[in-house]
Formats: sequence, C-alpha cells, structure tokens
Amino acid sequence: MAGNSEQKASQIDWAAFMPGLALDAVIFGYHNGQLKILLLEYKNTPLFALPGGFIQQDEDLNNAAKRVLHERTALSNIYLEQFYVFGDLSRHNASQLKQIIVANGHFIDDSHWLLQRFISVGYYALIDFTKAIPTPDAISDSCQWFDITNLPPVMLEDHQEIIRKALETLQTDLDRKLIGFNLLPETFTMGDLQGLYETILGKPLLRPAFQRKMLSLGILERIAKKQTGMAHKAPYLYKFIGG
Amino acid sequence: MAGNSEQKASQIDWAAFMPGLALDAVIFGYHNGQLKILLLEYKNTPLFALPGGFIQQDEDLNNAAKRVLHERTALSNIYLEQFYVFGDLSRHNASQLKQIIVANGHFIDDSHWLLQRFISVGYYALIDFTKAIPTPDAISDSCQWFDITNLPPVMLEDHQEIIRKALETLQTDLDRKLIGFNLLPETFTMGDLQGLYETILGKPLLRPAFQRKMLSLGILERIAKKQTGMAHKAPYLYKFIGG
DNA sequence: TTATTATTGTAACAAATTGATACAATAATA
DNA sequence: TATTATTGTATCAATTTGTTACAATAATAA
Repeated sequence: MAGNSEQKASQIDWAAFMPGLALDAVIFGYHNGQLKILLLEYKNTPLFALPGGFIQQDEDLNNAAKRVLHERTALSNIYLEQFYVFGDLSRHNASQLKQIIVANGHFIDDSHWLLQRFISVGYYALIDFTKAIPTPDAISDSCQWFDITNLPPVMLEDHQEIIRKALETLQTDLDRKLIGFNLLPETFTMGDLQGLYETILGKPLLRPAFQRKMLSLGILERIAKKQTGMAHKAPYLYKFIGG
Repeated sequence: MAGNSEQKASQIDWAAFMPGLALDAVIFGYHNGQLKILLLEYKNTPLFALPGGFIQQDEDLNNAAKRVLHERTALSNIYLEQFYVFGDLSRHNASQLKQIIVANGHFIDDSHWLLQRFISVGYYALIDFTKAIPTPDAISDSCQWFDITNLPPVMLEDHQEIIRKALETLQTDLDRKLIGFNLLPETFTMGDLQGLYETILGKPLLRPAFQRKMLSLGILERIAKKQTGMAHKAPYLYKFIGG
C-alpha cells in the first residue's frame, strides 16, 4: 500500500487502524488506446506503489477502499471490486517500508506492526480517465498514470504481482459482467468500445461480430452522429444504459 | 469463524495470531444428490458456525486456510478458493462470541480483539464427501454435514450470508473452471456428474447436450462398464484427467 | 462540382455450437 | 423370452458466432 498519510507519520494515531491489514487498489483508466493504472512515487526513493491504505477500526472494509479511491482521484461512485487477498509471508519487505519512512524524516520502532508482515486486500477500480484528478499523498511526490505495458521497474513489495492478477481478473470479468463502460466517457463510438475491449483482452476482434454482440445486449442507447473532422463516415455516439 | 482451539481459550497464545483477522471456510460436499456443507455446533449454545480460524503471524494466509481444512476434514490437497472478504462493521456480534466463550467456561477481557470487530476472508472448498472425516474442535460438540437447502436457523454472525455468497460463486465458477470433479469420487457415471451439476445450478439440464459437452472437453477418461444391480443398461464409469 | 479515400453500419451467408427428439443397445426382472 | 428403465448416441432444428461483402457517408483532392 501507499497513501493514507495526510499527516506526518509520527502524528498518525495508528491505534485507529486495524493492525496488520491493508488494502491496495489497482485503478484502471483508458486513454489514447492504452490501459493505464495510477501509481504513487514515494518521496526521495525510486519506489513506486499502488494507492492503498489502512482500514479504520470503525470503518467498513469496502468503505475504506472507497475512501482511498476518493482520496487519490477525487471521484465517488467508482466501480470497485475485491479480487484477491495477498497474504503470503514472502511479500513482507520491512527494509523497503523503513526506507520510505526514513526518507520522509520519520521514525517508527521496529516492533511496530507497520514494519511487520501484513495482509492486503486487493481491489480493482474502473474509472473515467478524463474525470479523475490524480492526487499524491503526504509521503509521495506524485500520483501518475502508467501504461500497463510500461510500468516502472522497481515497485513496492509484490505490487507487480497484484497488478498482474488485477489485469487477469479484469480480462475474465469483462465479458461476464458489463463493466467496460466504466472506463469510457459518457458517450463513445462503437470503435472506441471495440478498441477498449481489444486493449484489455490483448487481441483483435472482428468488427461486425463485435458490433452485433454489443447491440444485442440492449445496454447501449444510440445518441447522434458524431461531428468528426475525419475524411469518412461519421460514427454514431452511444451511451450506456444501466439495468 | 469457529475452531482453531485445540487448547483451552485461556491457554491460547493469542499473540501468535494476526489480530482482527480470521478466515471462514465453506466446505462443500456432495452426497445422495444433495449439496452439503460442514458446520460446527458450539458447546452449550444453539449456535452453528462455519469452520474457521485465525492466521498465525508466521503463516501464509492460504496455508492457514489449508490448515483449517485439514483440521476439520483430515484431508490435504483440497480444492480451495478465496471468494470474498467480509469486512462490514455490522457483522460484529460481541455478545454471541462472549456467549460461546462463557459457555466453555473461559474468560476473556472485553478489550481483547477477539471481542472487537474483525474481518474475515471467505474461502470455499470442494471435497470428496466419502473421504472427509468431519472433526469438531475443542469448543464444539459436533462437526456435521448439512444440506445446503436445510441449514440450521441460528448461525454465528453473518455466516448465512457467507454461505449464500459461496454458493453463488460456486455456481458461476462451475462452467468457467473445471472444478465439479472435486466433489465426486475418483470414478463416476455421466449421470452422477449431471446430477451434481443440476444440484449446484438448481435447474435440470438436457442429457444429450450435457454428455456431448462434457465429452468434448477432453477431460474425462472412460473406464469400464459399471456393474450395477439395476434393471437397465449399465452406464460407463469415467474418471477426471487433469490437465 | 465531382471523384477519391477511409471508415462506418449492416446485410448475407458459412461454420460452429447448442437445443430437442428419436431410437437402438443394454441389464436386470417378470 | 418379453418387459422395463435407462444409457449412449445419431439426427435434425434453432441459435449463435465467424467471415465476407458492400452501400452509405464525410471529409479531401482534382
């Protein structure tokens, strides 16, 4: 995890959180034909990490995830799913965490649970890239979008693996649930939608079959002709109708 | 949760476990055309609960689940999946837990994390009914199979909801993954397999289509004619071939 | 103004999958 | 030896998916 520190670490009331437990969020966005995720860069370290946080003693687990999402994107009502709990001992990396704390000029006793092993609940979120306002936390320099195919080489603990598993889950969920729309703006063309599917699934799809399938689902409302400056037929715009 | 107490509560080294965190296991079995799960009955209370336990500080989360499964069934190499983390505050029920502890003649301070809110990782397991040896723990009278359609009326905390969600997950996983076989003995007839699917999905399936589909998957090996005492054609026996 | 170009929307047909019916092949029992 | 119940599978219908083809644009170029 990263984040959850709007105050200096030494000022944080650690007792307000569930010890040994965290959550990490893989926040997906889609822009220029690329699937992207949000990563934080810790101050004075070469370490990148997923947005994450701790669960308050008086807070529902899923609400903690929503809170973290809101803190990093300024968005509410985000599409959000638990996908796996990462609980191996091998993911523990005390020296990395200590490095971050020291780099921020703080001190924590070695016996503190923050430096012990913890278990993290993995969530993935799908958001409208154009609406999010990526916001770093107190111990991070930046909160930025990264192309899923071009991630930073050094990441905290097992965050590489968490991302891999999130993508895998997204791929299998894409057809079963009708969730792709959460990654697009309110209106989009059939080409946009197909491009999104192709990017997530990592393979080309046949245009007529894709269009026929999407329209047969009855979840798309056709709006109007798009006014493009392209030298060809203007595509229809669609919007998703929930239900 | 229930279980994890092979010693008296007062003798347990609570510091050896991750505080505020538990796991609950919905252990499915199949017998006489019924889908069943294992439940524990607490001593001197009318409360039933899922097998569960805590995670040792030096133990992988998934290994803790395997350990709990082994303690309650004497089985290893069980098919096991995480399916959801139950982390709402509303699931907390201190008086129920206190009732169980008191009923066992123990004492725990109200401030102990055991009586505070906790978060539980839900697992479901698929086992061969004929191979399991249901084994109660130190604070339970019994560990018994219950038909999924006929569960006890009073259950611990949100265990009813955990079971419902486990069944829902099993139903959607059944076709995507090839996991049904874990609920059957080594050899079975096509009728057995169809009955299992019909029971889990709660709907009848057409026999020729089912048989054709299962055979086309290439994961069944036909063994020999079954020697039944039935007044009709003897069915083939099959076994599952992994891979 | 009239081709040209690139792309969209959809028709049309083929291939594959799934749904449904039918029936011969048993393995006891009457 | 007929009867009965059930299994294994063939057969055809219905539906879904894969593929090709082509008319309908919306700019741009001639």
